[in-house]
Order: sequence, then structure tokens, then C-alpha cells
Amino acid sequence: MPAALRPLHDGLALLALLSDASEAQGVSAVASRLGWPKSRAHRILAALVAAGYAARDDARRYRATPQVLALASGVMSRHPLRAHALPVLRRLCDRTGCDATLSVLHAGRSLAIAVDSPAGRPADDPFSTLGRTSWLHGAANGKVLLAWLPLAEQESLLSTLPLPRLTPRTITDRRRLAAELETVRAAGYAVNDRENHPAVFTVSVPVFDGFHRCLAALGLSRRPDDANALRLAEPLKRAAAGLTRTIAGLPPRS
Amino acid sequence: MPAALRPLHDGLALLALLSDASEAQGVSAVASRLGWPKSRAHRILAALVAAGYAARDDARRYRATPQVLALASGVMSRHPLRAHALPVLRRLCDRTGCDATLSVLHAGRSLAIAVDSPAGRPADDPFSTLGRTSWLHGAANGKVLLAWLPLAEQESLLSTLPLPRLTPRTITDRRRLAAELETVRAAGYAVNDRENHPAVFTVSVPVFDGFHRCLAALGLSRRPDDANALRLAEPLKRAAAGLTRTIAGLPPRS
DNA sequence: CCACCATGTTCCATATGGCGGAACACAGTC
DNA sequence: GACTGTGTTCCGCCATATGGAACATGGTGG
Repeated sequence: MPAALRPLHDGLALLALLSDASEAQGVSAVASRLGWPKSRAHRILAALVAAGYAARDDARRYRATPQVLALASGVMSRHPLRAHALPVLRRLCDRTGCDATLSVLHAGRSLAIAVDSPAGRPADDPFSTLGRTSWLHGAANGKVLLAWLPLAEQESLLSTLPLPRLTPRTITDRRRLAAELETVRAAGYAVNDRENHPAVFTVSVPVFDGFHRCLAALGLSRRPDDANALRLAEPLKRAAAGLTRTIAGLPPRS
Repeated sequence: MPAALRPLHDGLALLALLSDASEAQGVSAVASRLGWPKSRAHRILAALVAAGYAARDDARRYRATPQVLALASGVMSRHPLRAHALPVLRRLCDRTGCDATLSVLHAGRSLAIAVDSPAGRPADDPFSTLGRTSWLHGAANGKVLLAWLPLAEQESLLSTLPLPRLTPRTITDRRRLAAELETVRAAGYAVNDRENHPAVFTVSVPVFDGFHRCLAALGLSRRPDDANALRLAEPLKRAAAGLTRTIAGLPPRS
């Protein structure tokens, strides 16, 4: 039953494209990227502008307006995990000098719902951006989310997910990935050493709810040099345990 | 030329509604809030779910998913002002113990594009949420944005904006508001003393680009008790001046 | 200077697919 | 068991999205 409410579907796709694009996009660029006829791209861009979610440059190129933030504000302020995690992230990255990211599983990817970086420095880790998603097999947070997933879902994901090679070190073999997840579960934390970006090393631990279901993954990222997993893993585990304790009393949330 | 691309328009409206709503909404609730027939609400909700931006509860009620964050991530990470402002916000709120908010003018409202609160405490100010918008006449940031607007636009806004009473102290008279803006320009900062929310006191200063155009407003919020505007205004002014200096070399941005 | 290409915009006959009222199903309540 | 509130499905009508082609526009290079 595809092709339902096509204007809506297309509009959201276009908005996502604009949001992702680093530069303003023209009608033709949009049309070719999405495989649309120009007239459609034009029509939908005009509608997005009319709705205030996109703006047209002097050069007739389009970008997303800050109004899209309004769409996200509710989710950001309302998510209970996020609210409780923010102070924890702050302390973690101030103490370790790393970028801290809290991610949840969404649509087969790892989605960052809370982020912080050390005082006085913008985020280093290119994946440490609110709302940014990563491949599960490449990111430490992704491995954690995968490792503590109920078996049925884990197997289903493991067999259907594509495992593209993101860097030379990415795990692209399903058997090796399964073995890695075993290791992760045993150790209680996951490591990503330049497996999804050549300049990022991450350690991640799970955050549970009251029923020991893994709700999220909490990760610390730094440059790969002299990285010492254990040094990061211990404070991380303690922080996650604290979060788990705080969350345990709260109602669950998708 | 209204009523163009209605499914898109409606879908965005619905998504905004879901995002704003504090609780999950049922089909009927949505329909009545937007004045739609139930069938339309149902159809569009289904489409949003199919697109992954909404999720259906066990109780058949709908909420926005974290995927909407993905729409905002680009805008957040790409906005140059925001990137440079984040460390400044961090220092400000750690030193003063207040919530810090950077806002821009968007569609006749003040829109928060960067936010921070002191370490170890969630945000106090209910308006200190990324993407949240406020009335220009009630918020300190809004007054600043209004006060340094080019005269033509300022007058146009001043004469068209409704000035609803938000608290007993809100300025609802256009003449008084104009006088207040005069004062703000003269002082170099704006104050909002429970004019917006009974428990919020805010001081705000402008951030300029290289041509002395006011790009944004930088505000500090705290509880109204023992608030001392001058104590906050001075460090604020210094921080904003620093930001202005940093920004001056950067290309302008809507 | 003009031919050229790529881009943005407008137009239009067609039929796709959104439309909403009404009928249906399902709970929970008095 | 009648009732009121949900959410869901159905269907004939016709609004309106569709995309190709024609029309602008403007920058580039021969």
C-alpha cells in the first residue's frame, strides 16, 4: 500500500533532504537527488516555503528554516530519558574531555537524542549531533543497542541490516558482528575504534529501565590516539548505573 | 492562493501539534483540535506513522517519534551563530547559575536556537528549550530583537502583532511597548520581569553582525526573587560583544 | 554578440487519489 | 441493554496533484 498521501510523503522527504544538505539546494538539484520531475520539486518547495519550513535564497536556492526546530522542541523537552541524562552527560564530558552521546534505537539506526561536549570546545565527534543517526554495526552506541536487544529482534535486525564498509576497520561480516556482540555483552561495554569514522574512538554502555530492557546507549567519544577503553569504561558504567536507577521508577517510553 | 498541497500542509500542522502536545493524542482529539473531520485526521496520522515521524501507542494514541530530531539536526549543527554561541552560553550559565538562551527572530516570534543551563540542574525557564518560540512583547529576548530591528520592519511588526496578556505584568499597550523599546535601546539590554511567565525573570542583550545588524538576542533567565538586572547585564554584554566580534568575520545568514 | 546550456517557472489535459459523510465496529459506563 | 465515546472502513464525487512540454532567464564560452 505505498504511494499513500504522496504530497505529504514527498514533502517530508524533501524537508529531510534540505535539513541534511550542508548547502542550499536548487530546484534541479533537489529533483535529481530525489529522482523527481522538476515540476514536482518546484511545487513542493513552494509549499514548504509557504508553510515557513523552508526559505528561498536570493539565488533561488532553498534551505530549511530554524522553524523545523519547533517540530523537535516537544520531543526534546518531553523525553524523560533525555531530561535525566543531560546533567549526567555534562559531568561525564567535563571530567573526561570527551563528547558524550545518548542514543536510542530508531528505525534500524542509532539516533542521538542527547549530546554534550566539554566546556569551551565544539563537538569533535561528527556523530555527536542531536538527531543524527548512525549505522548500528559501526557505532559503539549502535553495538550496545544491538547487543542488549531481545533475541528475536536482534536476529531479525542482524539478518536484514546491510553492513556497509564505512572505514577500513568496519565489521562487515555478520558472523564477526555476532561474535563482537557476544563480547560486548560479556564485557558490559562496546568499543568503536575508527570503525565508522577514521578520527573517532568511542566507548559505550547500556542504560536499562526497571525491567532490564536496554532503553539507550551512553557513549564517550575521543580521538583515536592513546585511547584507553578501560579508563573511559569505568566512569561510564557508573554514570549509566546511576541513570538506570533514576529511570527505573519512571513510566516506559518508546 | 491557499489550499495548495493540502496533504502536506495538514501533515506538517499535525506533526507540529503532536510535537507540542505533552501527551499522546487520539484521532478524535486531533480532529477536534484542528477542526478536521475524523477521517482526515485518521488518514494523515496513518501517513505520518508510515513515514516514521509518529508512532501509535497501545491505546491507539499518537505521539511524535524521536525521528523528528533528524529534521532539526542539520539546522542545529549548521547554524554558524549557534556553533559559536554554545561555548559562550556554557560559560555564562555556569558562572551565573542562570539558564542561557540564544534567540533569533522568526515569523514574528522569538525562536530559541541555542540553550544551556547550569551543570547538574535541568532547565528552569520553561522557554529555555531549543526550538521553543515566545511572544516578542513578553520575552526579554523578544524585546531585544524588536528594539534593534530596522525601523520599517519594527513599525510594521509593532502595528500588526497582537499583544496578548500573558501574565498580569505583560505590556499590552502599543505605546508603552514602543517606549519600552526606546528604553531598551538606550540601556543596551532588555529586562523581562514576570511579563511572560510568573516565575521567570530574564535579562537580554543583542548580538550583532559586522554591519551592526542585530542577528540574535542572548538572554539569562532566573527566578524572579532578588533578581538584580545589573549584575547579569554586565557579563552578558561582555559575552555578546565577544560573540559579535567572532561573528563579524563570518558570512551573514538568514 | 549570439548560440548554447542549465536552470527556474508556467501551463494544461488527464485521471489519480484525496475527500468527508455515513455506516460500521468496539469499548467502557451508567 | 441502551448509550456515548472512541477508532476504522467504505465509496462515489470531483478537487487537485501530476509530469511533460513550452516558456522564461541568465550565465558561459565560442
